[in-house]
Amino acid sequence: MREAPRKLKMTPQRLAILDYLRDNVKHPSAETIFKAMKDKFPTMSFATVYNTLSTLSKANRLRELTIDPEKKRFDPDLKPHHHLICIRCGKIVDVKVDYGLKLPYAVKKGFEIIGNHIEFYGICDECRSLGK
Amino acid sequence: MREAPRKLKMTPQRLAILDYLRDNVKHPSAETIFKAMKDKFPTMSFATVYNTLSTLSKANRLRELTIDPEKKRFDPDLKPHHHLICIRCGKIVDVKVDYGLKLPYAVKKGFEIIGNHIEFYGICDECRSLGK
DNA sequence: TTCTTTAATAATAACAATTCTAAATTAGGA
DNA sequence: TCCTAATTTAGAATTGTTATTATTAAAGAA
Repeated sequence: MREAPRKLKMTPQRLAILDYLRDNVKHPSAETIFKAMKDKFPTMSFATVYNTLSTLSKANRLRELTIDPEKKRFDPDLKPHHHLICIRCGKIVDVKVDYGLKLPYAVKKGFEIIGNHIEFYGICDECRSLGK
Repeated sequence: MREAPRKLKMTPQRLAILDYLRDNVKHPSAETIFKAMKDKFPTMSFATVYNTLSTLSKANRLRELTIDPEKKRFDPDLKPHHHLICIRCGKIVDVKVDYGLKLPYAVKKGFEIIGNHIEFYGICDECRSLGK
């Protein structure tokens, strides 16, 4: 209803970002993506990365995660799933379980429910062994 | 393990913020809290609000929510619960249901799990009637 | 292939949320 | 009451993100 996912103009920059994201399970931030692009596209600007990510998100080609308090993370996996995040280092792991969550009527009344996302939080191996 | 919740020095500013937060179910942002303080404490600085919120959070007197992509939200309710957020206006509603979520061993292996939080998202009454 | 149009890029400025710094003040214990 | 470490304040600094604008280039038309 908001906007029809019109066909995207395919530029080398977009292809590179799409390619970088394909099968990427690291949930990178915009900065991580920007740095990864630096090799092949030394001239690519930060604005392009943000523009592209925003465009791809609106076109439903990726999902923005609000799980990291510091910054947005980007996930190319469109199948509904959840995440486990290390509160120390920010590492994010996929949780591909369908919990079939239902909201009590009293809560959802008035709302048009669109989806849900579970954030599990914990401390990963490395962070524990590296002493905190 | 991180830090013992040592006793807090009680200042008028902290008491005011604690008082404002008590039984507050609006999940206010730092700015909202700052504005609310302006009446009684015209001299209170933004830094104090942030300092106080950070201190209270570390002392387990409130919880920081990472549910709003724009900014942090603060919740004085320490009992584990979840949230439903309107993706249009940012309104947040409590979801006090215990879903008893379990992680498959393959996922949680290596992690020390601390907790979880479910974010339901949707569009609220007002936002729908106000045409999107 | 070349032209045309419209959208995307790059560079930079602008912003918003948050954190940091340093000096002045104050709560709470001795 | 005095002392000291912690807190407040004001403002500067940082970080992540968005906006602006001139330039460039993709994709369809001719």
